[in-house]
Amino acid sequence: MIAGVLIQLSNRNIDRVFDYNIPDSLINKIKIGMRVVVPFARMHLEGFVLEIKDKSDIDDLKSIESIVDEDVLLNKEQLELGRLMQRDTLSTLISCYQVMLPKALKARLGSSISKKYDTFYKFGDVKLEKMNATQQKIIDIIKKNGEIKRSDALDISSSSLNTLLKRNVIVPFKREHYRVSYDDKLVTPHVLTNEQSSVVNDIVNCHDNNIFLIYGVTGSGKTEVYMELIDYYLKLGKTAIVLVPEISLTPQMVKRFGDRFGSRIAAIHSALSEGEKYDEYRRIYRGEVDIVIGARSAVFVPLKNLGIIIIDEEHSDSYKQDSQNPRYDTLAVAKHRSKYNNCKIVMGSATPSLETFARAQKGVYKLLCLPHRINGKSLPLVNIIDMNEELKYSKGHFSRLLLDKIKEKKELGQQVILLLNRRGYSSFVTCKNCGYTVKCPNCDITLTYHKTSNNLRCHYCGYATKYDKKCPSCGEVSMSDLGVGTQKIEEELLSLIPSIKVLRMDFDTTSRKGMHEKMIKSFKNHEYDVLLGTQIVAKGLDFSRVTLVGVMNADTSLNIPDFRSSENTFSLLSQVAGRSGRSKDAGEVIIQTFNSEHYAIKHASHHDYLGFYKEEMNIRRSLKYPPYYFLVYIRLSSKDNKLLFKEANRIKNTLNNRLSSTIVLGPTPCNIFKKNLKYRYSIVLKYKKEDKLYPLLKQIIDYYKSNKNIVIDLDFNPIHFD
DNA sequence: AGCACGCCGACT
DNA sequence: GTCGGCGTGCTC
Repeated sequence: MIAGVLIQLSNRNIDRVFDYNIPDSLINKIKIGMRVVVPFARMHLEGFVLEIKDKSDIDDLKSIESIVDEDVLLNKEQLELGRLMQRDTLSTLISCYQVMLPKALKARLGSSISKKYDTFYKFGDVKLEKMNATQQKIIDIIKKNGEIKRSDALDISSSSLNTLLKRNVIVPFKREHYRVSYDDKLVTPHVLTNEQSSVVNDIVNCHDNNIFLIYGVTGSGKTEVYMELIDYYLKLGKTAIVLVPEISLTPQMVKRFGDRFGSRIAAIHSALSEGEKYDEYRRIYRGEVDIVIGARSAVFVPLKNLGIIIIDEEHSDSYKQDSQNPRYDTLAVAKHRSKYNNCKIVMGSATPSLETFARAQKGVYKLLCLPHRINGKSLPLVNIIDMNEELKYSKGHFSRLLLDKIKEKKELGQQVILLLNRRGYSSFVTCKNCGYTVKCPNCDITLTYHKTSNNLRCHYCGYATKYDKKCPSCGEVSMSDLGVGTQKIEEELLSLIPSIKVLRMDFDTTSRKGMHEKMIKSFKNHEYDVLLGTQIVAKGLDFSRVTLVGVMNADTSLNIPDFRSSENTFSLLSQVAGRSGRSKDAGEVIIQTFNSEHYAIKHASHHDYLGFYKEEMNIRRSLKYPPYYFLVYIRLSSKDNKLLFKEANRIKNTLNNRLSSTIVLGPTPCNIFKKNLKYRYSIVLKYKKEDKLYPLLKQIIDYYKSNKNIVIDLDFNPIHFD
């Protein structure tokens, strides 16, 4: 017999099946989806068995050396899913399979992460008539539970145990010990509101669509709806995946599901060690859990008989893998799994992405709404502060109103969240006097400052203009790059209100394991008056004493050179505003901005998603952006700048000549023009329908695949353009 | 990824 | 005359 093996090397030249003889000793053991070790060139490499057949076109085959795991690692659904991902992303097939597995299972030779075992005892062949009291105690426990754990029997004298062992009354066995544990003391679920239960009913009773969007305001109780839905599908004997953005996958979030479903859940998140992830993965793989909670990659877990996939905070950009191949979209993967399992996909958000909401409006997805907060309170009142005006009164970062309100809340014994919007990089220039930012006349996105050439460039279309310190709008010589850290804000606040207790939370202070958790706890305990942080404070946190949210600078995210900057700003402001007034006291929000008339800020201040959606859709239509057009980001890199520029233009010409309805932009030097000693150019494609596109791109990749001087990276439906 | 094969410059 | 540079190509 012969096995077709896919080698674990992500190289386009060897991303195909290689045939190997199956030695007699393995003939009954080898199955499709297993990991094996094979000789390849002069190496010993791991690979996946993708085919088992009786003949091969190749004459002198080498033989499989060994099996890595006792069982199949990729099941039939995953094997199929990998091929679909390869088709969607044009990545290597092996990278599509590797992304499905935890790191511990991706090692090149064997897995060094060991399993841990507990020792147990069960009845042996012999029954003993006479026993002492201690022995009887052991026997009784085994009678009751079928087994006894060695560590639970520590108070039992080992001589009694040894006697029973020696006479074969009991026999030892080992069982794996998992490093993560769940408590099975379950909490009674909340009674759903009418709104919530009608959403649940609409979903479970819908038979003409499998994909749903729950558009629900912050605090409308989406998580309860998810849990009720999961409960429903679990009772039908099915399983569930809950996807959340990595940033909101906190222990509290996991606890909420654990309180309701106990050890039926497994959670995979970045706070776990590789060993813990490996343990969680094995529990899933063995069918010991019914619910998996995790970030993006949890969409691949080998749960059988899927009933529902939940995608919480659907708008989050963390659902797109864009730093590494395969550059997949979680929703696209979920759709494949939905087809395979005939299961539901439920997305939820207070600020759905335009792509998703547009599809829901068209009826491609079924739209369901949760327009009210479960505490019955209305959404917080939002004040916009025009910082241009405010600069007349203070040179600092705090407006008079914000400062007064912070003092007031402190005196009332209530708490404040301050968001310092520091999204992205600060390589754009703004006028310190009037807030003006230079935009590209062709693309309506902020120009990026390039230090080397001292000019401002659009990295979509290549437009460039000289960097001038004189502001074109107000005439002041005050154009410069902006950048303030949380530390500076903290110092400023302490100098203004010396008695205030500020908890600073950003990537520097939360990077240590468990720190994030500890900080949330101490803020909840009211050890601090103010929680000051970056994006991290905007997501999902639920503090009942918070009645004021202040946004220090709403503009930063507005000025990122990205066509989604308005959408991201609207979403961030809406999410952070939702942190205010979640309990008995009404909340309020203060947004400080240099762009007080900007539609993203105005609509966010009125909690008007639909208003924002309509206005933004018009812009997207006129500028040919998603959801009206699809985008492809092609990044080309090389150590040889001249060669790269030549080849990039060749590719552009090929695309232009061979495609009829696709807009080809570029090649443009990338934002990070030189990275890892390699020069980078990008080409952006915009298209609505173009059947020839995938085959042509595949042809281009194939043409360059053995050229070590030019690297091509493709990103379909890109989020970041760098 | 690794390793061999292959065709052009400075040395025992 | 050879040793070795790394460009190109192959690995079942």
